[in-house]
Amino acid sequence: MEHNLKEFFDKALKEVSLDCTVFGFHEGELKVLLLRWKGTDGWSLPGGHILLDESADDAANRILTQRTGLCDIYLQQFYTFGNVNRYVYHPEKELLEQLEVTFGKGFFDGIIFRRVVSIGYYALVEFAQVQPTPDWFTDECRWWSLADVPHLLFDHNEMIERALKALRQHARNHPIGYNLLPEKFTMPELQRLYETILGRPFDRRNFQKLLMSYDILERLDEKRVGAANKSPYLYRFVKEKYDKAKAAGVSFSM
Amino acid sequence: MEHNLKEFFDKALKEVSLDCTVFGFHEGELKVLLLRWKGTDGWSLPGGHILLDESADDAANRILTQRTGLCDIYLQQFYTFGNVNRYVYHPEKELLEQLEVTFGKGFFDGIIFRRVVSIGYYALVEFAQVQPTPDWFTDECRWWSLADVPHLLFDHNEMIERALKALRQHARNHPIGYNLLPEKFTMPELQRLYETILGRPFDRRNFQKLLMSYDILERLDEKRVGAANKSPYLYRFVKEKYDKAKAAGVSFSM
DNA sequence: TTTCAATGCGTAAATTTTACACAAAGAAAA
DNA sequence: TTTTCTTTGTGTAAAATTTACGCATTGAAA
Repeated sequence: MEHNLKEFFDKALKEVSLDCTVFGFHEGELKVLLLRWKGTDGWSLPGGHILLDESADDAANRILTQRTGLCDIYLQQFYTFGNVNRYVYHPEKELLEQLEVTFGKGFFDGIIFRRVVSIGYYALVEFAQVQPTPDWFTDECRWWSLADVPHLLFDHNEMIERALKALRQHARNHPIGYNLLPEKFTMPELQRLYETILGRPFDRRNFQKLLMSYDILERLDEKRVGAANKSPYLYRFVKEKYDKAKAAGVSFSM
Repeated sequence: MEHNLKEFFDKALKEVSLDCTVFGFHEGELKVLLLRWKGTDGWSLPGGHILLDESADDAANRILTQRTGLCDIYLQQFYTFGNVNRYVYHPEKELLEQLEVTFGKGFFDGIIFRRVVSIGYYALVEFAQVQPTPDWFTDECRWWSLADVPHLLFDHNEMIERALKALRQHARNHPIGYNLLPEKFTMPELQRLYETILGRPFDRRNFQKLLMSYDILERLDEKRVGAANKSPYLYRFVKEKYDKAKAAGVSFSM
């Protein structure tokens, strides 16, 4: 195993890594995908290194395909973390000891815990489509509600904070939802997504008016049935119009 | 010289570099600082490598202090360029030959023309305060009007494009001018800065109303004299209020 | 059959943004 | 000295956008 790792590193950039904040939306909450390091209770973001013949964007896609089972993931680079001690930092001494028990003392000093600059990406995925899959360092990969995210390894809490900020900034100037919602959804569901990301409530009549004014949604002749209330219409994004609006930019003026 | 370079590289990250688009404002135009490589007519952005005990931000500051003579420069990281061939690419074969004549054949293969990821920063500086200073690779450092920027080495034209986009985005959501204008300036001068950055004209009455509504400007009892017209008032930014507005964000709604 | 929570739909008020004109200053030209 | 020319300082009305808000209907659950 360690041998494989060394082989991999010979084909990869050593001083640069990347980490991804994968956002999903489920039951009215934003979730992020986290990995638990083998034999420890230390969690971190999915990430990895860039191969020598691979662009940073390709590497992020490759890594997330392995973690989620999806391909062509919506990815956005948002910040590069270049502090000196960002990778050396770890909150609890005991955790380092746990890691040393699992991976061997000194193992990380040469390979993981060196000075590394990390490129931060965030990804938007359809929650239900993801198959969370641990990597070689970890034995658990699962969703966490943004509100419940524990103290993470390295500077990964800061990464999530910045990723969320970048996502919010994006949501204020572009349509959002195509990558986070299933194909068909109701207007209240879309509204709840916006409310969750931007962190405040909207008037549902004004919300509907604004979203429809973007001319990116198509109302279907179907309704969502089963709930104890009036059945809401289903909508779907018209991809071409959505892409055009995203490229041109819209201002979410609420 | 080559010896010094190797010594430097032993104390620096080799697979990561950074490049800075330094914006200045002069005679109603945006300018960028460019360097001409020794013995060639190839131009590039100022940049360099990060020392092992130095953060990326510190490195950008150190490098720009050397190029401009300024300290505490306003710097904003905007994108990290991670394509495979970004550093190998060069537009003209003859230029590579020129470089090989000056620096020796094969010299760059091992040190400069390797796979490098580059962190992009833009800087905003007061044009008149800058002392353009070449570095070891270059024998000329000077301002270029944005419109006249030639075909640059590597992917540096793309970097300037992205930097400008990032600056525009910033200008739409934050006050701007403190770092680009001299201490005292007239309202028309400030307006011309906004028009130059955002690339379109504004009504001067509405512009003044909007900028004054930010409550970041103080009108002085002085006027700019000498021009063949009515003497305009001088203004200056009230630093504390400017900083507060920048942190909170304002929307430039014109 | 009744209840209850959520949906669908439209208008009026408030706020923000845009459009626009004329008198005064000051150097340059006559 | 006078005239010319360019640029500045200032306010209001119209248009557009954003916000606030109520009632009838649906459909499962009580």
